[in-house]
Amino acid sequence: MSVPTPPVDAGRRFVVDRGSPVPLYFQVAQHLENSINSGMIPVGTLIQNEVDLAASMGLSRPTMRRAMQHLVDKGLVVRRRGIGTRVVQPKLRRPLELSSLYDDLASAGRKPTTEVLSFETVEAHDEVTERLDVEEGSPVLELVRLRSAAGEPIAKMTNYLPEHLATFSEKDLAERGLYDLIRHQGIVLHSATQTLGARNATAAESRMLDEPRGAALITAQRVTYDDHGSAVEFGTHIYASSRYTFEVQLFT
Amino acid sequence: MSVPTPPVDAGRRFVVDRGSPVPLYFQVAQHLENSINSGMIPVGTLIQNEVDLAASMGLSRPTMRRAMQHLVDKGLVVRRRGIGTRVVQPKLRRPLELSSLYDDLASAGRKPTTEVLSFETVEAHDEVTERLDVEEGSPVLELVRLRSAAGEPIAKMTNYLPEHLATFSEKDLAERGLYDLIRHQGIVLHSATQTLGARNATAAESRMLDEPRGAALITAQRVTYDDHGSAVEFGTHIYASSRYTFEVQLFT
DNA sequence: TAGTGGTCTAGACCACCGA
DNA sequence: CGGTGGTCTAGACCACTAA
Repeated sequence: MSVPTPPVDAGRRFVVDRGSPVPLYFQVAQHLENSINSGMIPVGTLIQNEVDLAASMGLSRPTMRRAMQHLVDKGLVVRRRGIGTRVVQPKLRRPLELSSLYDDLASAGRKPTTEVLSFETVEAHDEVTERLDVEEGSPVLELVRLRSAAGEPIAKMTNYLPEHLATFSEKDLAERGLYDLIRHQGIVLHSATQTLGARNATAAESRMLDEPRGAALITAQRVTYDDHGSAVEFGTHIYASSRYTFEVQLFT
Repeated sequence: MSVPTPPVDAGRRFVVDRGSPVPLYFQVAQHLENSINSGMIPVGTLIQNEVDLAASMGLSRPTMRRAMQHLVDKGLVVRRRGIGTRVVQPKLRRPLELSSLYDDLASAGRKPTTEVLSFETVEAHDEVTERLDVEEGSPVLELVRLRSAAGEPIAKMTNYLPEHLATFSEKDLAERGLYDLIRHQGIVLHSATQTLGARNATAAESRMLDEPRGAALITAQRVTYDDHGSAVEFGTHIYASSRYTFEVQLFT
């Protein structure tokens, strides 16, 4: 249970860099986030009130509020009128981010490998047409990959991209995540909608994913959008449920 | 593809209620959201610039900006410096909300029914202890429910709550969603972490959910937190994958 | 009553975009 | 170049909480 703790001075010796192109509120938010993650501001403590904190950093209150709101959105702190700002249990952290399976595995220290099973331009039909919002029959890049970690197969992934985004090679794809390759074209990813379900594996899928016959697979269909609202990628994937689960964070 | 469209006057004849306890920025955001959803502001159009819009409603620019940011967070519009604010394709909308299966089904017009299979106080052990952050052996309410829609079984849900939250009856539970009952105790739900996976149904589960033997089920484990950061509920659920999928929205 | 965060205002300067 | 959104300031008043 949360024990009342005296407020901590979270702004000690921190000075913003006014010459930096990084917004002040973001510099502050990042500083506080580091302080929390490193344990310098322990979980459960009250953070110094925003007015004093702003003053101690030589910032206006609105700027400090914006930094605080950033931490609230990330689930690092909760604020209550009349009470203060408290660092919350790490359990409800886990930011919701648009990351790729490749990055997830890499950051978890499990060595992801990718086998590119197919890399070709096809004509868009049916669901691909609809999801990517392209003309029927227009060329799209079809990718099929088998993603493994620590030598064990995790997922078979099928992706479709509008052809104008196909500026990378099969070799690039084997070495890096798809999102990485898309982002390096100057495209700013904005959001994605994903539908998760389950079904039984076919015989071929069982073999490919090294699962028993008829094993339960997780299915995922994802459409990713850039910051213009255009679809940049549609994928339909299957995951070996014995070796992978999805973590999702929901907010009110 | 998005066709350039002249900016629309989104604030015509709208006046905020300054006597209302509802914040002005929220009134404005809601008004704009309604205008977009009703089609009064068509998808793809540019919205009048924020300075003029603020003036036309008699508000300051920061207040208008806050309303706009609300719409950005909801994925309704995208803003670009030097360009303007554009209503995006409805595909990438679908807000991410902390809703219950009951509410989801009800709002989709499918009549949800609940059969309470178990409603009793038990001692907390193992995973329940850990997830709810309560003492080993302390009393918790254990609920087992079978949720159906349109006469077909959808999910078997097992939930655990700290006993002090058990202020409702078995009858209440059969008629309303669990979140509803929790919220009506004055508890403000804040966030939840959910882990989604899949596994094959046991014989008993197949019968209960009216699925074939060994059918693939979606599994979900969810911990819900209030705005103090305390866990209020832990649930472990199975869903008939032939009749249910999860939609998830991800942001950068 | 004193202290907290929540809301709102009226300005200012800047970076970026399209014509 | 003019127009857009992005950032920042220095105040103000309010609602809520605790003691």
